[in-house]
Amino acid sequence: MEKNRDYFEKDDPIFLNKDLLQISHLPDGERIIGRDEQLSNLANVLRPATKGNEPNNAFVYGKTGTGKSLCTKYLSRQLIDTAASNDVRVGFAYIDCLQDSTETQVIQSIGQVLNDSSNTEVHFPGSGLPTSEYYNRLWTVLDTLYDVVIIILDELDKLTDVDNVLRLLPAAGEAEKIRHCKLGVIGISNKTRFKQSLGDRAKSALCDREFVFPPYDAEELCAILEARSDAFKDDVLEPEVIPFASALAGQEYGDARQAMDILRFSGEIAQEENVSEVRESHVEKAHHEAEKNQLHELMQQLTVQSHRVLRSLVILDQSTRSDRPVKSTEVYSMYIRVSEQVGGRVLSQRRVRDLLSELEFLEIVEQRRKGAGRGEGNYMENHLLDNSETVLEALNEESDEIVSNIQPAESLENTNQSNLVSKNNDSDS
DNA sequence: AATCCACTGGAAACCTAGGGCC
DNA sequence: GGCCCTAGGTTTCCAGTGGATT
Repeated sequence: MEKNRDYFEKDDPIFLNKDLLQISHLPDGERIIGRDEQLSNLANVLRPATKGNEPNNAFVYGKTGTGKSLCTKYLSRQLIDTAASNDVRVGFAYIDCLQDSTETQVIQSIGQVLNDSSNTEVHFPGSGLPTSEYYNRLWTVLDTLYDVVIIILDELDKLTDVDNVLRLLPAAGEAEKIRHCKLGVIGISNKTRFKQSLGDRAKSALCDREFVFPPYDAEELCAILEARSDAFKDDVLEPEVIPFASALAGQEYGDARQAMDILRFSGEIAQEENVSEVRESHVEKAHHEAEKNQLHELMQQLTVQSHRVLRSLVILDQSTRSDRPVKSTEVYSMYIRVSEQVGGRVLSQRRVRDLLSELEFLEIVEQRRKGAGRGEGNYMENHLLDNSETVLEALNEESDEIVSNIQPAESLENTNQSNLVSKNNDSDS
């Protein structure tokens, strides 16, 4: 590690090892703070695997930045080592369902991660096979190479065929799909209400052991940042910086990721200002930067068309003086104008409705269905959960489409006109 | 409490890209 | 190379719905 020191950072007056402030950085055991209870609970679930016995399944939930992924990954690595000393071959597949969002993709990814084609003579093509064939190949790999396998499905709520996956995977042993290998599944989600949408069998497979990761309080956030403060050079951090950053992150969700972002950005801002201490004023600026960064990361998952829909909503939001929510039909007619300006495909109204409810799921937009009264039908209200300026900034960073100055054509009080616009477009298409 | 209608969201049909198999 | 299959994204279709007004 020492050899890899980046020589370009030699003159850096602020950071010693910035990597410590990356969320992906997996710290040593003593640096996981405030999660002793969760760690030992999870360890109990996995313990049978160290002796080659069947581990339990579990369901983990908690908001973003509460250490869910960190703890499960950390334990899985430890498990592999412990088991290896008992001559038990443990495999561990961490799947982010954000990237692999369908049943086939998930099974294929698990296969690719665990497979060693030189020993199994099995391979996992990116597509072209029926789903059942992916399963069959996976069973072969498991039985050939492993005694126990732990599968971690992160962001489980993003998976479209959750019920199927959770029905087939944990039951593989019972159904005699695999004869030798034992299988444990850990599902991770940040949506509490997600559990209710699961089918009965999936629920019973996973949810009899469930663990909640509560948000960190400001004190714990403080300790977390302290533990990583050697990312900075000595005496760079003014004493009030870490408590202040923790307080800012704590007052929202208790999100450790955000706390670390704030601290890292604080250092970067100090760097840009060419000063050699990080001060409270830097933290304040960094806070805004961190919020934007989180939105920005959310938006990276979205398609170009989703960006356009969101942009349409932002334009409408900014042009209304009050907090008046925006109807889906208004969003659609704005979307059409945005699309006309930037060119490319124009999606149907139905599809745009789906994209809007996707934005709701990601907690970028809030939706509420309303009735307009006798003979007036009903409609969906949309409004942005974050400040529209911040969303726009993040949107502009993410997409290179330039949209200039669209004002809503109809006067804001006269919503009938917007209905007319959408009607015309309906009959066009 | 009954009414009314534009909008909603579920379901099915359709389209395209990508890959396996012979 | 040609045929066949599937996944994933989109459109088309339509029964159901919300709630102010009658």
